[in-house]
Amino acid sequence: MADVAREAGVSVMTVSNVVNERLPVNEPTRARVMAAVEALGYEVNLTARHLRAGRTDTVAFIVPSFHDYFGEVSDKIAPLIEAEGRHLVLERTSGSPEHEMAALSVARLQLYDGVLLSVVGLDRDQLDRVRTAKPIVLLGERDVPDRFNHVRLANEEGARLATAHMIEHGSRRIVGLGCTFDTAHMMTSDRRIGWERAHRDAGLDVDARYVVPISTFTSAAGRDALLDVIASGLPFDGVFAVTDVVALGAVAALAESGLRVPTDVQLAGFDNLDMSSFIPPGLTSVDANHEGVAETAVGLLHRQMAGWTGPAEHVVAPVRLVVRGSTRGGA
Amino acid sequence: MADVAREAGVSVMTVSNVVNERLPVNEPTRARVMAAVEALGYEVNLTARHLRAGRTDTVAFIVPSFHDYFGEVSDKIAPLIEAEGRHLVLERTSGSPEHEMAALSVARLQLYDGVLLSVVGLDRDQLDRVRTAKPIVLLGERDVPDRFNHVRLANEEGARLATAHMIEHGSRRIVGLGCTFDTAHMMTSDRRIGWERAHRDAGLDVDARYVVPISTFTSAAGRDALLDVIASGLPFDGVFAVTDVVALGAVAALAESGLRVPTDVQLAGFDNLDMSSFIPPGLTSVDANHEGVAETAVGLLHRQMAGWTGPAEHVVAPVRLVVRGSTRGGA
DNA sequence: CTGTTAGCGCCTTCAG
DNA sequence: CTGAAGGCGCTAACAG
Repeated sequence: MADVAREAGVSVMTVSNVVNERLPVNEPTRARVMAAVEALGYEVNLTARHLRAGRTDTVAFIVPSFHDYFGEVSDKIAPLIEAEGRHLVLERTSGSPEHEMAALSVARLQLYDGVLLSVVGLDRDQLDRVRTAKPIVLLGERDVPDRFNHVRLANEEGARLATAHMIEHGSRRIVGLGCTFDTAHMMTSDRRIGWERAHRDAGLDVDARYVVPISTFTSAAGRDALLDVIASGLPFDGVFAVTDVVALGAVAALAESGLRVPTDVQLAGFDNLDMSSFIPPGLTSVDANHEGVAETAVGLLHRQMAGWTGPAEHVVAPVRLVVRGSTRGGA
Repeated sequence: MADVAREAGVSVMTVSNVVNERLPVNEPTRARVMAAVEALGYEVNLTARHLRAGRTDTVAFIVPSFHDYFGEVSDKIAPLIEAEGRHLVLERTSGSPEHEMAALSVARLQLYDGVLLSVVGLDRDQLDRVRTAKPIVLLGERDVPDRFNHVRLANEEGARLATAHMIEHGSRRIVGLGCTFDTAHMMTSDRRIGWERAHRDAGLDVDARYVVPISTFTSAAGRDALLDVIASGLPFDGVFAVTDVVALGAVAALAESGLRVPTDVQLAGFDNLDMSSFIPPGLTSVDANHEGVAETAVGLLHRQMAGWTGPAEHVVAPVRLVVRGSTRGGA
């Protein structure tokens, strides 16, 4: 900018005023400055501006991975952030507590005006150690301290809906694929509770053998786990998969084993990903309402960035069951 | 940092030296500084450091959307960047030329030590207007100026492989779903050429009616377009879909219409997404080798960031056909 | 080993 | 309308 000022024979402040159209500048001066800007290919240094301003006009969405669910949610969040004139950037934690903690360090938070964090690895105690006034909204199914804004899904209710729907349509032995009880993953625990409650509500026994653990939340792990169940001879006539990605693995396992969906086995998932309506015969799934979650979370973040200092909110986003051909109530 | 210095009764330089473990500091002094750091909860201001250092230790991967293909590639790129001690952030352009151009502005580039950009909207002339010494690697199927490092896929060859494979196994009328000839999307044009070449190589006519346009590269658009073909009565016994996401739409359309895969219609896609192996009966797909593309692109970027000034490279990443149950050569 | 000086590039404030 | 001064927070270079 100093170079431009010299080239145009004015002070840096005049250059700044021209470039940012802040204060009015005489036309001839303005023209000289613009000419110098063009000649030198000058553009503002954002790092310097950020330092000076104490703001970056940037919001970070910090996710475990860029895949599937988070990719879909990110695409909903981006326009909402941009509508307020800020940029959105994504960062990745691999779901590890260390990475998540690092992302919440004072140092990293300073790079952003606000942060949306999908918590997967951190527990309540670790989160309680985070001290910062930076606007933050936590997403995800972990338990979090009261002072953080938090948006989560109605996991238990969703799992209950899906399971009850299959029971209603005749299933009596429903595998809870990946619905393990696990303090590290409240998501699976909550969904398991919903699976259980649907059984109890219907007066059915809860048989722990039908809760099948999976090694990771991938289609491959879902497929392998269900193939093991089939090989074991445990009879079943329904599968509630903890996510749609896992359900896709179940689809593969059932097809390979010659089991028909929904005739022999009903199947339901959770997340209602874009792909789920296209997988024949259409995957019945709990809709996590990405759009609504994105709006709620961004709304809370904007409120904080605008200076709101009231108590944090803890929103449980409602879910609904989308019935498709993989269950017998479907089309 | 000044606060810490005052609290500890030392100069800011000493604080800096302690915090960054740069120069050795006497143990008692060090302890006093650390105590002050803890007491005040001090952490370095990265924006200031970046300004001072002229580096940000951050690389941006700028993508059209966070979905599907780009999400999968991003997850491959992240560890490679982190292995060199830098952070990766993702930004989104929606595929619009304006956003892509803005991302390449001098101002935005200054925020990063290097940039990987998936070009979708910009043409060669627009890219030629970008003047910067910042390390950049372009990804994607557009034509780009020679001076940029560029990694693209062997689109034509991949499409040819997939189409030839279906011809070899008996298909004679293969729909090129989304393989329109379109200057705005070199990807589809190149894949169409491959589709054509497979026909010619086999001595078959190229019938333009079998090139079916789609409105967007989504499953919904793929499904709708193929349903229209079916409704039109145009006979076909194979589908080459321009991407796996589109192929998934074709899967749905075929299933709804009672057409069996691969008995009545063979089907192949492009990208070999994670989901593709799980969609019954397994989607035959051209493997875009995400991992290899990620390694190549990041390798070129690292070379530039390390100061290499030799001529830019234009890499065409090889592809291979992964045969699964949706074609008759499959398992 | 520790402190002082200076400047990265910008913009708010105040003076002319 | 234009310019000069000062500081955002940090660290390289040099001095003590």
